[in-house]
Amino acid sequence: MLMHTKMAPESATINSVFGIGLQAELQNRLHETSSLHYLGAHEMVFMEGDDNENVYEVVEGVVILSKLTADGRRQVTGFVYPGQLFGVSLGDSSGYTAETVTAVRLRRYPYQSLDQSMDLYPSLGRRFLRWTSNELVAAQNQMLLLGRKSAMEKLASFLLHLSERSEAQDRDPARLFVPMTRGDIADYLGLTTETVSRTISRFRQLGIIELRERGYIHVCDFDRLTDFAEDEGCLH
Amino acid sequence: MLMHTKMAPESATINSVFGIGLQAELQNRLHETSSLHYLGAHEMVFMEGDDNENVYEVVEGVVILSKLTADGRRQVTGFVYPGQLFGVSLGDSSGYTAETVTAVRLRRYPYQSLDQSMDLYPSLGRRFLRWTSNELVAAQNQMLLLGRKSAMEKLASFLLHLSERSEAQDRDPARLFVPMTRGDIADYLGLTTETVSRTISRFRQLGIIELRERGYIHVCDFDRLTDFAEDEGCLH
DNA sequence: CGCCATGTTGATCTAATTCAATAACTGTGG
DNA sequence: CCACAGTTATTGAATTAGATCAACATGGCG
Repeated sequence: MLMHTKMAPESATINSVFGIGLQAELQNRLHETSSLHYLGAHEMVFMEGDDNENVYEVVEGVVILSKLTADGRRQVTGFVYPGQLFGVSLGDSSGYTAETVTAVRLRRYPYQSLDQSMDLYPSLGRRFLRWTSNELVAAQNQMLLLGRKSAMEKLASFLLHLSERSEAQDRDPARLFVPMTRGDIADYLGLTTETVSRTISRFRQLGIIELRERGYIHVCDFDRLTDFAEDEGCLH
Repeated sequence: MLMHTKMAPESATINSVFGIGLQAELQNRLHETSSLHYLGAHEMVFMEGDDNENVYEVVEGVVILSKLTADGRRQVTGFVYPGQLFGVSLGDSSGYTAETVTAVRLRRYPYQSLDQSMDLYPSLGRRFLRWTSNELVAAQNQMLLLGRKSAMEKLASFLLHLSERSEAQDRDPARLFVPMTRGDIADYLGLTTETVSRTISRFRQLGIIELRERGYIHVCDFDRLTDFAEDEGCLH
């Protein structure tokens, strides 16, 4: 599979959880026990119910995490971008499914060896703890979005989030890479495909965004988009 | 304030995060740096936006955690029961508000001293990591609930959750202690007070639950309640 | 080209919200 | 102990945001 060419435009790993700041010794140790994996678009990494013994780092591409109800309704719990982890299911995990959205380069760390490394290098445990804490904050924000925001507010928040991500990766914050389908976005925001499509159309009609290239959304008016997001904050 | 009497019926700390399993030495150390606090019902512990420098353990009573949108809509992100922690906002926290639901006994641990203890006792860091991981799993389940479940499914899931909690505290799993208001429940489940009230009424009419004592809900038919919960699981 | 997945748009429909009225319960002070 | 004020809960009627159903467009790819 020649996915290097396809992945090229979306590379650049900047703020890795396992990135700069770790002792070289630890970095080597982690590197040794890990392995690189390449997957095409729309492939499964692991399924809800599997007992996954690994932590994955996305090196390149986008991964989608989701959970299902018994009758097949899906909730997307997150999109994972380069430098971020998934698969950390310590504790009495209930599990989720991880699939690729784009072609993806992954680094796999067996959980057992990370566990051992944590004994030797407390800084690793710290970093993990910090990471899960941040995930928890993100999860709480998503609960606010799912439970209390309108379709327009949801979409606006989502687009602004993509923009931050874009900026964090030193790329144009107005040119949003949106490789996931409308259905994926819908399942992330607690909406239907149709509503996502309609809401995007409305933002387009309002001149807030433009759909120039397929797979990208261009933000024209950040101010009005921010107004719609009606975001977090009793920052009195 | 004589709240000992009022709190008596809801005591018993069983599965504390800082409970059995920690070295005695560490336990002492934690105990020394911590302090006990008593609060009445409906008091604020800290507000969204405050930079909170502490981790709290609920010793007795129930605490409610919530976030607000700019225009005042509220999302309850969780209820905290005896033995559980809140206030862990490492990382680039955005914060939330913590208020008491009932009269509450809290143990406060300054974050800084926990941090130091983690250096000396890696087991503490482990325990924290395990705890945040479990919180993350709970958060993902809540996202599924908020994004994809109907009002009846939400209520059924909530009641079953309370039942598990009740059982975990060695109390009757059919007699649910529900000290929070319908509004609190609504803000937790992404509904309105009226819908929560109506849905409870419907379960009552169906003979699935009974409202005998104020502040409690009695489950009569777990099987049908479980059917309604339409719960997590592609446990193929 | 023609197939299949994805996306858009329109016309209904409905679950839950909103608005409104009343009831029940809590606590407070005379 | 009771009245009355305030919060909390219930129930009904009207409204609506978003879902569902349906038709068609687009676009990538063998």
